[in-house]
Amino acid sequence: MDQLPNMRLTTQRQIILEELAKVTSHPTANEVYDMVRQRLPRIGLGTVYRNLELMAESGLILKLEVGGTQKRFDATISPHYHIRCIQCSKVDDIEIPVQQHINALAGAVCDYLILGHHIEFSGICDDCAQKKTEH
Amino acid sequence: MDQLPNMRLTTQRQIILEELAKVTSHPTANEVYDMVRQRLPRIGLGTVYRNLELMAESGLILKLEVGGTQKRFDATISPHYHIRCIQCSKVDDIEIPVQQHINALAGAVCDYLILGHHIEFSGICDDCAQKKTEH
DNA sequence: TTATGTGCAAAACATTTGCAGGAGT
DNA sequence: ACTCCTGCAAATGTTTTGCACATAA
Repeated sequence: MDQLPNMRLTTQRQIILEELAKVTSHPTANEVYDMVRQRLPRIGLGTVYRNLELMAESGLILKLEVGGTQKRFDATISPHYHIRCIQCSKVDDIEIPVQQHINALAGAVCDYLILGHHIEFSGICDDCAQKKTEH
Repeated sequence: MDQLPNMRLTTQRQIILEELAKVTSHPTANEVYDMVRQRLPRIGLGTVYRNLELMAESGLILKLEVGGTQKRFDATISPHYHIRCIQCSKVDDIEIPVQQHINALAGAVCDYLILGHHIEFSGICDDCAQKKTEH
C-alpha cells in the first residue's frame, strides 16, 4: 500500500524499468529478461522476477494477470483495459471510461467490498485477420 | 466450435462432470482431481487435465483464466463475471447484464474483431471482512 | 559497515506429453 | 477390431527460493 519502501536504486532496477518503459507491448518476465540482458548480460532471471514483482507491489508498474500461461508487465499505470488476440497472443491496451460505473453495478449485486476490476477482451487483431483473408 | 466431437463416454468423464456440477465454487484442476479421486482412486491427474480441457473446448464447461497461478473450472456456462477475494482467493460469480454494451464500446475504439470479454473483480469477501473486524 | 540486492543453481508448482496397456463403440 | 482413452511417469515451462558474494546507503 505504500509507494516506495526501502528499495535501493540498483543498476538492475534502473535498466529493467527503462527497458519496460521503452515498449508499448506487454512483455512477459522472460521477454523483459531478454531485453535487459542486451545491456546487462550477467543479470539473473530471478532478479528480473524479483524486481518486476516488487515494482508491481509498490505501484511503479502494472502486473497483468491476463489469460495465458505467463504474467505480463506494463509500465503504463493509468487505468485501462486489455485485449488479447486469440491467434498470436499479443496484448493491446484499450480505453473505455466505464470503471466507476461498473464498480457501482457490481457493488449493488454482491456482498464483497469491491476494490476494482479488470476487463480482458479477446478478439482477433488486424494482422491476424489479414493473414486469414490472404491465403 | 462444434459441440461434442467424437468423445467417448467414459466413467472418468462422467464423474469429473458430475463432481464439477456438484459445487458452486470454481475449483482448480487439482481440486477437481481431489474430488474425483474419492470415487475413482486410481484416476490420473493427467486425465483430469485432459478432460477438463476437452470439455472446455467443446463448451460443456467454462475454463476461467482468472488471475492467480492456476486455472479454474466452472460447470455453469451461462455468461457471467467473477470476483476474487484478495485475502482468501475464493472466486464467486457476479451477474451484471452489460455484455453487449461493453463489447460495442470496445469495438468502437479499437481495430480488433471483438469476440468477447471477461470481467474479473477483486475485492474482499464477507468472511474475510469479518475476520478483519473481529481481532 | 550493514542491510539489501544479485547471480547462480536448485526447488517448487502447474501443466503437458509419451507410451504401453485398457476400455468404449 | 479399431480407435480412443487412461494411468503412470517423465518432461516442460514458469516462477520462487536458498545461499554466498557484492554493493548501495
